[in-house]
Parts: sequence; structure tokens; C-alpha cells
Amino acid sequence: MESAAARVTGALRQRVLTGELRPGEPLSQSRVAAEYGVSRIPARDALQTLAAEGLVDLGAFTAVVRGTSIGELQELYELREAIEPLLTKIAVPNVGRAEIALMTSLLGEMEAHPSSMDWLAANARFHALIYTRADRVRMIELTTQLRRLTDRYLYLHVDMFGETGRLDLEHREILEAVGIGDAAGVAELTRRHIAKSHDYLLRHMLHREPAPQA
Amino acid sequence: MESAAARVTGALRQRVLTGELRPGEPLSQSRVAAEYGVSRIPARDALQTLAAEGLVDLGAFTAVVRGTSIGELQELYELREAIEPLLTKIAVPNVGRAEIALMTSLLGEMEAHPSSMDWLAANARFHALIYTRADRVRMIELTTQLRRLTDRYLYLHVDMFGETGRLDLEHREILEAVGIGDAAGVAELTRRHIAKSHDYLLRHMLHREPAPQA
DNA sequence: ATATGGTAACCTGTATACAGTTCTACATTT
DNA sequence: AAATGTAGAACTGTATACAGGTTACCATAT
Repeated sequence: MESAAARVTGALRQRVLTGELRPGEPLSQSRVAAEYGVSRIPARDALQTLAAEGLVDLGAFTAVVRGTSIGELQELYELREAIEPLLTKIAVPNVGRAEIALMTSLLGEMEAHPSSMDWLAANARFHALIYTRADRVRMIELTTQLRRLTDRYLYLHVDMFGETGRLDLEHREILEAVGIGDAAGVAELTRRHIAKSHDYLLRHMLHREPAPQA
Repeated sequence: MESAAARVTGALRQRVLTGELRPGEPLSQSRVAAEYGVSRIPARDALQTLAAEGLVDLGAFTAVVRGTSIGELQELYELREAIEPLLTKIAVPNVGRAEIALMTSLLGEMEAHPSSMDWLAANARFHALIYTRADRVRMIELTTQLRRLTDRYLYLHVDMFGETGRLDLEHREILEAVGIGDAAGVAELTRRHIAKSHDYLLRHMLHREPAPQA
């Protein structure tokens, strides 16, 4: 069974992630509780979890949906650029035929559903598939969290990714390098892959919102 | 004022960190609550926080002090070796005379109190002093957490750091490189500094406990 | 002696209740 | 009109209470 707290956590996480709940939006325990038909305790638990994940700020008075900033974006991508290539380098030697087949089919799925939530989901699974083989539980957990946070920037600041075409090409390159077992190559391709998304987001944020909320 | 939850969190964190509470020790909400004279809610909050920090496992039945393993040690140090040099490279150009003076005095403090908790505290402040100037809130928070987790391995698996002498020498090297503003140099020295602690711990864990608890 | 079943102790998730704090908005003063 | 003060609304932290679920242990059967 799933606890009430877990249910509320998941629902809120989704709403914050997709931008349905805007940055700065206050999330009081009582209102969250009422909205999901639970008592304040599980609502409180959910807010605490989301705060630990960095999606919510726990102020003295009330919790609020965390804002975005170019500074934070910078940090998140710096971390991803450091960790994901590392994870890649460790994982690639352990990737087998089965994973490569699955990755190929995920690539097809992405090409079939450009610029949609389906694309984003397939993309996440594509990369996760490599990382899993690194056998690094903590690193993967951290990476998942960082990806969630940067995905939020995509939802909030980009009309709706006009870049999936280019990214699919990069995925094909990555897949090829995985195929020949070139760990260092995949790592470097991954780093650039991430850096390009960073640049893309940065350009859009600088252009559209010169002074973003804290 | 400090909330009851924060007080319990701090106290428990200390006890888990220093190994007073051994890995595997069950921490039920009720007993923690009774022990600190609070109700179950703040006790529950504290356990959740510690779980998010990775010091406690939130099982289905009861929370337990997290175990240690060579695999986790590996992950923690891989992360530190990736992040702390990065943080260093960013920070060093911003370190001024004031910080260098303070670092010098901290170095003296470490040399004056070898192999003690005071040494560990001064050591933490020494490195933190550099990192602060990187202006990377999230990275620093993450680094703090990783350092806490690895410090626990020191407490649990090393009789009581017989290495402070060598480490002080390395600190002196780092301080010198900071003095001449050699960011890349400090980064590399920091990476090796961390790697050596990793080796040291690994040797001891392999020697003393061939099959550590999960 | 070992396996099996049942009961009591323990523990968690959640609801409700209360005290104290923070914010808001309006009235009062300057 | 701006500043200040003040009641009330909103919110949080915490305590207490209750309904399951899990574990441990002991008695009984094989």
C-alpha cells in the first residue's frame, strides 16, 4: 500500500515540476491537507520531503515553491557535468547487448514523440539505463534529483523544447560510442550533451527574464 | 528559538556520527521521543531529516542507524573527489588576505590539537573557508553532507586518526598554493588530499572487518 | 528436538486539539 | 498623506489519541 504522505508527495512533486504550481506560490500545510483530503501530518511530511529535494523552501511562516535563478541553474549543471560523465565512465564497460537493444528502441520512441512529455520520459530512461550499470546507488540517486531540478527549468523557462531533434542526434552518437565500448568517449559526449542543454537554457533565461525571482 | 525537532536532530546526528549509536541500532520514534522528553512528532521529524542526510535508514518497521560498507565509502569519496576540486577551482581566485590569515591560524590550531575532535573541527573550517568563496550554496551544502558521512567512517573504522601529522603537511601545501593564487594547483592538491584519506580508510576497513554490515 | 500457531508487546501512520507565532489590514496618530 | 499601533486571521510546532500492521515469544503439536 502507498501511504497518504507518499501520495501527496508524488502529486505535489509533479505539480511543482511541471510549473503548474508557480515559484513563490505558498503551500500551507492546512491547504495542502484539505486539497488532498488528508490531515496536516502527511501534508507536512510531503512538504518536508520536497524541501529536502530542493523543490520547496521551508520558511518560518509557510512553505513556498522554490524560485529559480541563473546562479542555481549554473550550480546544478556544474554538478551534473561533474557527476554524470563519471557515472558513465564507470558504467559503460558493464553495458551489454540487452541494454543496447533497449536504448535503441528508446531512441526510436524519442524520435517518434518529439517535444512532448513522452520524449522527456524516454530521455530519462535512456540515460538511466547506462547509469544503472555503474552500481553506484548514491550517485544515481543524486543524479536523479539533479535531473529533476534541471527538468523544472525546462518546464518553466522554455516554451517547449525546440531542441529534441539535435538532442536525438547526440543520443545516436552516444549510443554508437557505447556500442564500441568507448567509455571515455561516452563520458565526454555526455558532458557536452549536458553542457549544451545548459547553454540553451541560459540563453533563454537571459533573454526572457532579465531579473528572475530569488 | 530552536524547535524541539531541531534539537533532537542535532543531538541524534552527533551520536550517530561519533558512533555512540552503532550501525544497525534501531531508533523507534517512541523511544527517541521519550529519551529527549518530546512527543513523537518532533522525533519523527528528526528521523526523517537524518534519513534524508543518509545517516539513518527508514525501514518499514522501525528506523535504524545506517550501516557502512566499502561500496558506499567508494561512492562517497568518488563524489568528493569530483566536487571539492571543482569548488576549489572556482573559489581560489576569490580568496583574500583575510581568509589566508584565518586559515593560517586554523592550521596552527590543528597542529596544537592533533588526534582530537578539535582537530577535526578546525580541519572542517579550514576547507570550508575556501569553499565559501566559491559562492555555490548548493554545492557547499552537498559537500558538507558528504564530509559528514565520510567523517563517520573515520569515527567507526579508525582507532583515532593517526594521520593528522601527514594531513597537516598537506594543509600547509594547500595554503601555500592558495597564497600564490594557483587555483588548478589547489584543486589537484585537494583531490589528492581526499584520495589519501580514502586509501587510508579503505586499508583499515579491509584489514579489520572483511565482511562489513550492509 | 523441531515445527506451528496464537497472543501480547511494540511500532508506525494518521487524525484531532491547543498554544504560540507571523502576517495582514484597518484604525489611529502625527 | 505617511507612520504607527493593534485586533484578528492564518499558520506552524507540538501533544495526545486511535487504528492498523509487524515482530517476538511462548505454548502446543508433531
